[in-house]
Amino acid sequence: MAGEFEDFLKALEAGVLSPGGNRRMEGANPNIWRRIYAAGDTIADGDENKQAFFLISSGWVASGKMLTNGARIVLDFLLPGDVIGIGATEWAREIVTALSPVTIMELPGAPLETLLKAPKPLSSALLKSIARRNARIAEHMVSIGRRGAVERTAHLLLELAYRLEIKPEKGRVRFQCPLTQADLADALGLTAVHVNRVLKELREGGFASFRSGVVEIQDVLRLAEFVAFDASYLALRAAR
Amino acid sequence: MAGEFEDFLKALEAGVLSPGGNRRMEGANPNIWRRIYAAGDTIADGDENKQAFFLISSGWVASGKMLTNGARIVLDFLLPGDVIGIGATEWAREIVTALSPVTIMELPGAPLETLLKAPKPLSSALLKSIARRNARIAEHMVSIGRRGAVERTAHLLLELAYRLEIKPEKGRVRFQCPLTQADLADALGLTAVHVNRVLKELREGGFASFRSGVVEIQDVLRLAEFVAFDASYLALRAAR
DNA sequence: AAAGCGCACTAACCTAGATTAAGCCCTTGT
DNA sequence: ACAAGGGCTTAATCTAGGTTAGTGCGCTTT
Repeated sequence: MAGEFEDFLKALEAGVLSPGGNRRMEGANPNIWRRIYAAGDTIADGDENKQAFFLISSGWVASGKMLTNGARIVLDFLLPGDVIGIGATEWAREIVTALSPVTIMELPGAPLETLLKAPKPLSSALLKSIARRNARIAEHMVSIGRRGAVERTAHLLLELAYRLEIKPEKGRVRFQCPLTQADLADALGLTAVHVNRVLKELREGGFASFRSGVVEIQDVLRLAEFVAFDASYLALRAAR
Repeated sequence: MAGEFEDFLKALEAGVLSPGGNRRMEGANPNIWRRIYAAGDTIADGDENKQAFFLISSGWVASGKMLTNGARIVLDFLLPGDVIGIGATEWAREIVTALSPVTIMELPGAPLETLLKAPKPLSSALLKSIARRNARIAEHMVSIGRRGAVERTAHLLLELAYRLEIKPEKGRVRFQCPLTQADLADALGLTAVHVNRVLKELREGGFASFRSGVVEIQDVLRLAEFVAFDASYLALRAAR
């Protein structure tokens, strides 16, 4: 993610694009602006006319949809370095919310236009990020559609660990995670109650624990094998 | 879709891009080539190095993923005028298969490159198509994650009817549909057996029938209301 | 014409996960 | 200091959908 993020910064600094609006300035380059949100804030909802590309620079974000009956489903979690923009707020009526304190870099304007007008390195980076998001969502669909609750939950924890690039210490991985069990439920297509049960199972089976905001996976490889987790959908392959 | 398709054709005819490879030629313009597949053929699988944008010009196509245990899930159905390319075969390891006899227009090469090099009207059309596909997939996730089997199934039938632009005759809609119950199951995250049960229910409830390749919805509006179907995710909004 | 196969259909039974309904611990606000 | 609310936890019960195990029909193939 880190390298990725740097690419975006360079693309922005070099770029024609200067994000406008009333934002807080940060850093040396006057073209780099950030927007800051608190946990729970809505960053974008489908109705709004505020179209933009969002580049997450710190914090956790969820993109999802609300149903008429009050239920919610989370399509994807966005971590630092990730981008959201095409087909998110506009057509899909997605709702983007901050799960923790978040800073976001915003490229205002219709994403389509941005993409077409942007200098090549930027649009290329944006497209790659979109493609990666698509891959995550495809895998997410597999989870919800065809995996059991335990497998599904473990899969998500593994995905997060990989995306955060946590390096295992003798097989063990630990990271902060601001998600509530309700968030997990909405992402996994389960009930919060059942998520709790599953978490208990994973804990008692010695696979992974999630307590007071910290995820701990005892043995990444064992768990990965157990739930048939294949991280290749997360990585950019060299040849592209 | 029809208008959409014309846009693509115009973009192609005007364009720098001339699809290469050993394809059958059709039509007056020597730059327009088509590839033809029979029902059941694999159009693209993740492993292949044959990257391309695919524009469906006739027939039904499914894009999905195969699991190691042999299960399959269908991410999205592609109908004439639809495009597939970004994040599909490359990262997501999706598998694209023909559900009926299909003709496809192919823009070979890495989709990212294509998009960035293509003349503006073409890349714009491609991006819109991608955004629309994303919106469909988001809605699909809602179905699988939070809707009951009947609601989910009816929702899919309605989506197909809308996308095919079938005009209702006094509320009733009829169209040919090459899907098997197993295809439906893989798209809905259900079992073929259960799909059968659901179809029976819809039939006996007087909502919709699907028999020998023909879908018939008795009263589109009633069914749409019944399952809270909101077609807006399928349409391009004017302001974009 | 028989065999084989893919697809639709059904019934009997079973389990994963939903629902309901508590109780508990913290944090936040008054 | 108390109340209120959000989040976690658990147990008891219920049900939607999965599993298994068929049947029958209409094709291709030989």
